[in-house]
Amino acid sequence: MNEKVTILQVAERAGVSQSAVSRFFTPGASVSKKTAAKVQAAAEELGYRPNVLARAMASGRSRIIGLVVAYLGNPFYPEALEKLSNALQKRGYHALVFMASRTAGNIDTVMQEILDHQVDGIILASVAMSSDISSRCRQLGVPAVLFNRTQDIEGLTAVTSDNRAGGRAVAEFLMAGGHRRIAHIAGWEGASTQRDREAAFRAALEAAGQSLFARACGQFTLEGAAAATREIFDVPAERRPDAVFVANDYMAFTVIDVLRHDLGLRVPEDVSVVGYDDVPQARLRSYSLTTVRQRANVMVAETVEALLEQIESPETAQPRHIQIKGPLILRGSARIPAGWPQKDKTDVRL
Amino acid sequence: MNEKVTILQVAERAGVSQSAVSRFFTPGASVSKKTAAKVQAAAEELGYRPNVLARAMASGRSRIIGLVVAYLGNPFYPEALEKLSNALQKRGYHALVFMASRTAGNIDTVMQEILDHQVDGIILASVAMSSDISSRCRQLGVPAVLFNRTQDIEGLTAVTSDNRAGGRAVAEFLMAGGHRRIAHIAGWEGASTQRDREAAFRAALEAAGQSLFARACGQFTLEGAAAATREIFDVPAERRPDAVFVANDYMAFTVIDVLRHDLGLRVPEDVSVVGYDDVPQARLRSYSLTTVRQRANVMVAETVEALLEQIESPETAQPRHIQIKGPLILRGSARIPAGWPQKDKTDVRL
DNA sequence: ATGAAAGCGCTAACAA
DNA sequence: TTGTTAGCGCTTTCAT
Repeated sequence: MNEKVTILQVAERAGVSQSAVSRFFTPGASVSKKTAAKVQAAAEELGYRPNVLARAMASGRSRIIGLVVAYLGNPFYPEALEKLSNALQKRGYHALVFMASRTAGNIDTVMQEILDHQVDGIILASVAMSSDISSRCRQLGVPAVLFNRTQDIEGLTAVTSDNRAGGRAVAEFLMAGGHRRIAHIAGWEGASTQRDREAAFRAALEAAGQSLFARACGQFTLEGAAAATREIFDVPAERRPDAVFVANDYMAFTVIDVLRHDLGLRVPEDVSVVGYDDVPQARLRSYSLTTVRQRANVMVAETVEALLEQIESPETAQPRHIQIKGPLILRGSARIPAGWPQKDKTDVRL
Repeated sequence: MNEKVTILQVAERAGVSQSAVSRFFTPGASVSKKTAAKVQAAAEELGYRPNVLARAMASGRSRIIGLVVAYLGNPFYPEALEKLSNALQKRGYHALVFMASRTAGNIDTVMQEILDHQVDGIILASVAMSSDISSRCRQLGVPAVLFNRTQDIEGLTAVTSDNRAGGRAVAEFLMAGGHRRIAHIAGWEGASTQRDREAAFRAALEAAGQSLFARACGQFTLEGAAAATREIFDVPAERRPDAVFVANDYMAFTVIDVLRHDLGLRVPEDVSVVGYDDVPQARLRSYSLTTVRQRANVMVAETVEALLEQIESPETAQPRHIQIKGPLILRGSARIPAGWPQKDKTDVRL
């Protein structure tokens, strides 16, 4: 039971060279059956395991991906994080997590730390990146991809849902339901997802001769959402919206609560509420939230795909913006227009 | 803008030795002001940053903590993960995340991978560990601490809430509220948290001359919780419980939904429901869940403290089981006994 | 306080 | 297919 077994000890015991052992542990190597057997035996007897760090140093590839996440309060992100981590593990990579929350210094500091770790790639979940850090990545040859954010920076791949299509779909659905006083509770102005959803939402409204009836900003927080709801809805009935599109599900739950419990309004009879994300909790019967699904599985798969492509064949990989379309999931929080296509059968009740 | 600047180039440019540069970048080092200035200038001009990997190799300390998490669906874990990661970052460490979900192979495989990464320590969140892997950690000198799980393995520090006190408090609260048919919806039988909560809960019931009126297992999943609820409550009124203690909040939400929407029961008028964890969503007005708070902040702080103590002073550190007491948070899902101490003032409404 | 030199454990030419 | 030989970029004695 040695404390640490090195490749050298295995080589010695197996009666072969150090390189032979190294080759044995390298997937696409060339070792004779005989050598392989000897090495395997020796390694097992000694309980040898290759040192990942040393391997990374020597090869220049750490098989570690820096994963920056801003905030795990919104249930969409834990879900994404779990899937992301799983997908990476399946490809032989691991996620080194960096929280970019306000407490942990700004994003540039965090990025510097990540780069110090010699990661093979970076995934930025819901985080925007400065253009000089971006160029620092390029010059160091570290690929980065944005998850659920876009940015007009040269050479950055981004994966999002089709936010414009989503925003438009919500507008059309709400208008088809006969709503004529449609409001929007936005998230944080700086978020590209937010911007795109709202832009398309308003455009669709205007294309139909309507316009946004009211608007407030919820900051993607529960407190913010509650305040925004009161701001918009705590007014005389004749100035009250009959529908609201909330920038994400996380806020939408609180919006519904305030509507029902503080303002005494019925959802969807008095107000239709539509969210965005389709987080697992949207199915909860007390909310039964109508929402646009962000297909986390697909988004994650594309993110990992794009990143590994850049890592493994940097020449051919092209930066692009991948947009994943997702359906509007009809549940009980918004009035369903007569004759509207039926609800998704896969949406099991609990 | 070189692709990679090494310590050697800095040394050369500064006109000092490699070691001088190394010392400059080592917190508690001894460098003269003059040398420091030269090194700093050279480093800045070259855009030099120490290579964390190389440093880890040479020093034998990676400043990386392996963090194993099983499942991020239950909102308690994202919260804990965020805080854990932040706390580590603050101390100069980072979390390398390993998902131990069913898809990712068993825990032993995962542990082996972690160990391969030369981590300085390991945190197992909600995961049990085999005793031979545990001993492998010891022999490699890698400290590990269990978060929200205990295990009777020599030398393992564990941090949990005071599950026994919590279980007892719920029983006493429910009995004081006049409930005489108290049920329990358990999680997964293998979880130590579950076991402790239930044991103390039953003991308190029995100490007062009652006994568990009904019991079912929800497996810590939403589907399981729904099924368990129907099993216990979808019976003639005279055999129906008047209160239920659910093993965690995550399941409790679904329990309430099934009670209300499928079985037409009122909460808390017909059935009182109490959860465990006090996840952020417990405040949501549609549930307003009475629950035992697990003080994630404190648990995290203790976990990190215990782990770093083991890392930084292995001699003096003693394995122990740290139990964090948490209050019962009174909200609306359970009948409050007359004269019961007032509700926590810090529990702001949304 | 500083520099020289010996590794840390492994990979990757290169030669055989 | 195998072994030899340089490193990878840094820390850390040990002299000076």
